[in-house]
Amino acid sequence: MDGFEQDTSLANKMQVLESEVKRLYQENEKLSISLEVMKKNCSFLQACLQGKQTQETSDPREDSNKRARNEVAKAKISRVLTRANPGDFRLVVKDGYQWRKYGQKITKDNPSPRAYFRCSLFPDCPVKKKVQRCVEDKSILVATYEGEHNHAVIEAPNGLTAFPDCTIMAASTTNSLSFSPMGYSPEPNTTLGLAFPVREGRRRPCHDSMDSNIRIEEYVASLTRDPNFTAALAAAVAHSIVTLPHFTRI
DNA sequence: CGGTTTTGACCGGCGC
DNA sequence: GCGCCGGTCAAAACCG
Repeated sequence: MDGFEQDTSLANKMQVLESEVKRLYQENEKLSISLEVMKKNCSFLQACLQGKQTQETSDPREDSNKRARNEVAKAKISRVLTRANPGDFRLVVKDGYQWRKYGQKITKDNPSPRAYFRCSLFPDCPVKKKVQRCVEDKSILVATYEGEHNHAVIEAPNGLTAFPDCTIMAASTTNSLSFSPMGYSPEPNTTLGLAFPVREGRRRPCHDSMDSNIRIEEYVASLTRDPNFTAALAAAVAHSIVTLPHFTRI
């Protein structure tokens, strides 16, 4: 091998290394963003499960309006955070129930519109749902549930209860919050290495085939009821991001 | 054709 | 009383 060949070989290697460094840098940048989002979500979840989290949309006017209007309804308010796909602009939070949208508003504190839903399974069902994108992270949908369904959760065709398919539900008690660590990944149905069903299009029933995903969600839902879960989750998330290069992408 | 979504209008509570 | 704001209504449009 003469000097020229060595030079070109080195140059090629340098090019490969350069592109690899560039790729790693970009990857690191994405992961840093993911880490920040996950950190925020973890601390949020931790605070919620410790009972320290109060209503985050702390517009005093809104709160006082709600108080004045419906004390009873406020006693049964729960919130769900769901990560939506970046290209999906619909305000749809799949939770196993069928909802009919009856209004949409732009609110003062958030440029994203807020959608209002009622349960469409039973006309007399008092439960209402508000869905709005998070101010800080528009990929996160914040669903606020008011009241409780006066009917059973719909049943999946395979006999399993249709648990919410995109969220990890905490107990739906007063001001409780739920959390969905839906990391967006290039594979549309892959989240944190688990396959969650993603349904597209309008008016498709929320209780179609859920198979093994329901068991996964049951398991994860049981974890969220564990008081020690949040600390373990935070540690696991940090560990996964550091050790698994394709853990989650933004 | 029936159920759902869209969207402008309307209502009621609150602060000034 | 007035204006602001969130929530709801309802007619038209849309869709399977």
